Amino acid sequence: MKAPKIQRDQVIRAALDLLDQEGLDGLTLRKLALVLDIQAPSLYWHFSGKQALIDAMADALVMNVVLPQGPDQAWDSRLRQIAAALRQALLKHRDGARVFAGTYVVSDNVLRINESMLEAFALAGVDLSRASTYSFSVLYYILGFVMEEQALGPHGEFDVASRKSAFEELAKRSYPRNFAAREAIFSTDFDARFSTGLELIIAGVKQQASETESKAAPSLTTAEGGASSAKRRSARRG
Amino acid sequence: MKAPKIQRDQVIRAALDLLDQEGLDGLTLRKLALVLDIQAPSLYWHFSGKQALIDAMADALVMNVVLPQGPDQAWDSRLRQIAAALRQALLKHRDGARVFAGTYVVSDNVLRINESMLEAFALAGVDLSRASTYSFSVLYYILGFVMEEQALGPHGEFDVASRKSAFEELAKRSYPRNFAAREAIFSTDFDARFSTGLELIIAGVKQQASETESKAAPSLTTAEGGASSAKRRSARRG
DNA sequence: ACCTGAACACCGTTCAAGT
DNA sequence: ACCTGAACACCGTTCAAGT
Repeated sequence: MKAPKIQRDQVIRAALDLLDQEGLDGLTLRKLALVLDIQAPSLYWHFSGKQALIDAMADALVMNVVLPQGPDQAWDSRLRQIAAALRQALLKHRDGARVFAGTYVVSDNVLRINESMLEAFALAGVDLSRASTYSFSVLYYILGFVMEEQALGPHGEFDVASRKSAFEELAKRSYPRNFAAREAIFSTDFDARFSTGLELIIAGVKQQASETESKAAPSLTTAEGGASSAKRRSARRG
Repeated sequence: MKAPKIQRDQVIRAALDLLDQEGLDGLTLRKLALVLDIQAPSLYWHFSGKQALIDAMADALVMNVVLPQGPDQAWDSRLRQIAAALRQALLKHRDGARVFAGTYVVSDNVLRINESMLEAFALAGVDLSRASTYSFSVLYYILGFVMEEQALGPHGEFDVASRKSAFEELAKRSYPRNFAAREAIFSTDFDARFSTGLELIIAGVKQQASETESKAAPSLTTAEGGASSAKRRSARRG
């Protein structure tokens, strides 16, 4: 909390560089020490162990995630912005999603992002308890999605072509819907897929909000009504 | 594919037993060999490597997941059944979700489960391409949820109490919504939380289905209309 | 405050060889 | 077809000691 964080940050930066070169499985304290021109045990002065290092890397990954600021942005566009920014941050480093998923860090940056999601849900008219489980759902979605995106990517840990042919052989035999969906399942248009899944969640929030609302004011019937009235009351509350 | 799978299955069973005792991080080929009364290198006759073993374990985990069968069950209740069965299967063994998440297995059982989800979405009136990304979303949700559930559980890898107090200290200072939501965030009523998140997804499907439908038949306006009309055409299609 | 040297107790995997 | 013995090339971590 004091001043001399300069050394510690150097270690984290070097670790993220090494991560890009070697991947998470190749990230080793000995290799990291080599890069830093020190001996491996020296790292234990900076971090209590490898997991603490990885926790710090996870926090650094999401450090620069830009969150919505203005009070006049609708809740759904806020959510889209947060999700996109988080995904991009995870994509920025090889195995980023795996690094982040392995560690349930309670860090400044994690809470900062979560706060912004809770705000968005509040604007949508979702109560706080629901909002907190919703934000977990969004997080799970993003992590799961990007983990798979990175596993299939250029540095991915497995061979897409052989995987696809194994899938097709199995699906063709016994699982007609899987077979029919094979192109969609192996689509590499990740932007489109990410958006489709995110919109599913957003649609769910709208639907839930409209249900809650119609109990309070039963005259509003459509989901559209619920969503736009939530937007209407979006003034401020911080 | 022939007959002598008896030995291979013994290895997998022993591995799952060992997993329960040692956790995924403690699961070692040497320990497994000891339990089986053989030497570690012998395992390489049965599996090409540790990852192949874990893939087989992941498949075994979901082997007995019971899927909806009757033609007269509504799509949403199907989805709830699949999700609950999958969660229970992952919970059955220590670190089950981590085992499953680490491996993007293309196995019989995975496709079987996915086929059932695709069926459910088809009954909801979702086209196949969307359905395939929706089923991934559901999978990500379940995996993320259970991973956290198990990380916080009795064998969990970290201390909940110290985590909570770290959270509270940070949240109290700068993140009012996180602080206000602290009880919900650290709630251990996992059944309720799981259901809340799943219902969010189900609500999203309803909303999306009603939107798609209102393009085709603009007279139906409410989300309820979309959902129930989807149920109406739920005859059969296999 | 920061780092080293040496060691401990492990890993997954390979491979020639046994039966 | 199934297993062993011996070895290789690593790991994370501890700890007394140095500066």
